[in-house]
Amino acid sequence: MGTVSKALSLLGFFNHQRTEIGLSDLTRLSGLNKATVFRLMAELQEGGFVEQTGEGRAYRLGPEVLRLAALREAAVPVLSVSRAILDALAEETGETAHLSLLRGGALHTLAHAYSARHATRVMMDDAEVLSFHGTSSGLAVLAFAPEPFIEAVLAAPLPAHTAQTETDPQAVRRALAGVRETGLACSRGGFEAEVHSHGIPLFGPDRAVMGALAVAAPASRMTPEHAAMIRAALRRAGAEMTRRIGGCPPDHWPREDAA
Amino acid sequence: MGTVSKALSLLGFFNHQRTEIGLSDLTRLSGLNKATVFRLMAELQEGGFVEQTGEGRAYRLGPEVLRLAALREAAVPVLSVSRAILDALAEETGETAHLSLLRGGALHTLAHAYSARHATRVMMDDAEVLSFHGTSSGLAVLAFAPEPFIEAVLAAPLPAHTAQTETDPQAVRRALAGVRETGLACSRGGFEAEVHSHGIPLFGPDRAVMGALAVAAPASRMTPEHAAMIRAALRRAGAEMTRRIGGCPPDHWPREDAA
DNA sequence: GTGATCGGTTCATTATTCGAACCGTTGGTT
DNA sequence: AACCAACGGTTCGAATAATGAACCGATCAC
Repeated sequence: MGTVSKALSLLGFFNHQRTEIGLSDLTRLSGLNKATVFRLMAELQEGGFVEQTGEGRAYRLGPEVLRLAALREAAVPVLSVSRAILDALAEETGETAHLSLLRGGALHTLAHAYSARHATRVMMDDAEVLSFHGTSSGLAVLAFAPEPFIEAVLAAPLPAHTAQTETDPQAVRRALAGVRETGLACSRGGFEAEVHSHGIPLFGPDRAVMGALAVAAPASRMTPEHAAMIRAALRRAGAEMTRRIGGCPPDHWPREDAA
Repeated sequence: MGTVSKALSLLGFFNHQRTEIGLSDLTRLSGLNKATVFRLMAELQEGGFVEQTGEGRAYRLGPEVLRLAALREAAVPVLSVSRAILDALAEETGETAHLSLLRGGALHTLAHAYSARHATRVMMDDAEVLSFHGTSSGLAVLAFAPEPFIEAVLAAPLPAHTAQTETDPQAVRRALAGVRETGLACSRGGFEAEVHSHGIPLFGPDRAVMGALAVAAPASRMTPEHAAMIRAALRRAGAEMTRRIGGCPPDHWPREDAA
């Protein structure tokens, strides 16, 4: 592993639960030597990728990442495009809509939108990592991922996030086959209890799956009619989103029964 | 310069004019060896910080920066906080409002908001670099920056962006003294002709200046009454913004003539 | 066909990074 | 007040990883 990769991997330890990390913690988390971590962080700090908080000397992400994100958006406007689509999707379904993208073998949520229609709603955080077997987004992505990737995901132990989580690899495989047929994934309480979510995969210009759009609703609200409405809205939104990012579905995409 | 800094500096060559850069261009821009650039980019690519476009093999910024930006926002919500304030400021003044932050000795615009009131408006891009002597944001920041920093900025040649740009260091110093007294900076066509902008500095928790909020309007619309209204709105928005990011103005801040 | 340029690769040389041990400080315990 | 552990940060010889000139094959203009 090169020096640069080590430095970048340090940035990976930041998440919503851990927005600030001290030198010693970072050393333990990374398994690297303390002096190494210190030097790497010093360089990242110089570049503005991290900064140290006033009181404690803990590190947190720096302002430079905002600049880069703005430029990434200028080059590939996935986020700004998704914002409008997510808002419309949340409005139309009356539920929480969210976008997640595949990054380095993991699925990260990147944006979400709430509907004001109901007092109860599913709450979301950005930059969370989603489970492949326990969420509709995960199943949607996995169903259209390359076989070796599916293999790798299902070979690892599948944690049970709730009592409803399907943890049998064979059962997950059967579910994936269904997703491939319909183009839609569904999860009942597989990640959070009482949350029923529908997901649809998004495809890039190379026709490879790059993420998913999903609608999450309280299970109590999920009637067959509501689910049908959500699925129809999701199909439309997914097609729109894939189109807007210059993407293209694969050959075996079930276009015949689209909305 | 360490390896990590070199890698990070490569990311610095991306901007709005150049969202995609080929290997050879990057080699020329950086002055590094082609093999070195290739290796560094490969590591950045592995980390998801850059990716290669389908057709040409040029590099562009990758999705990982979006994830980091979302986390930075979770830790220090400057952008999301600013969004609401910028929108209100644009609405209230009927002009274009924008936020810029100090990063590595340069002032970068990071967010902006337009008003729908007028057909003519000043257009903005995010992630642009602002001139210190030619913009109201720059003057606002510089006025409250440490003396050595002012020294350094004024020691370098001051480019004339327009015929109206003040390029005499002594004249700029006099302007800064005025800004310190009023807490507000003003620029008439100093960066773009026919643009009249007002800026107010923002302060961090350490009481140091960290950026500026500004309102830019076509010079043709700038009557004394309009300017007074903008200044009042800007003072309110600036105080709110500094407060919301946990900041605090310095001792010599002119609080007496607020609003 | 020729030559220029592109992205990418090789490999011996060398400069940079690594890591155990070591500071000075801080904050909690006795 | 003495102690101790943990913190952020520093040092320096040993070891590893970065470097860059030369080299590919592909593409393209002429």
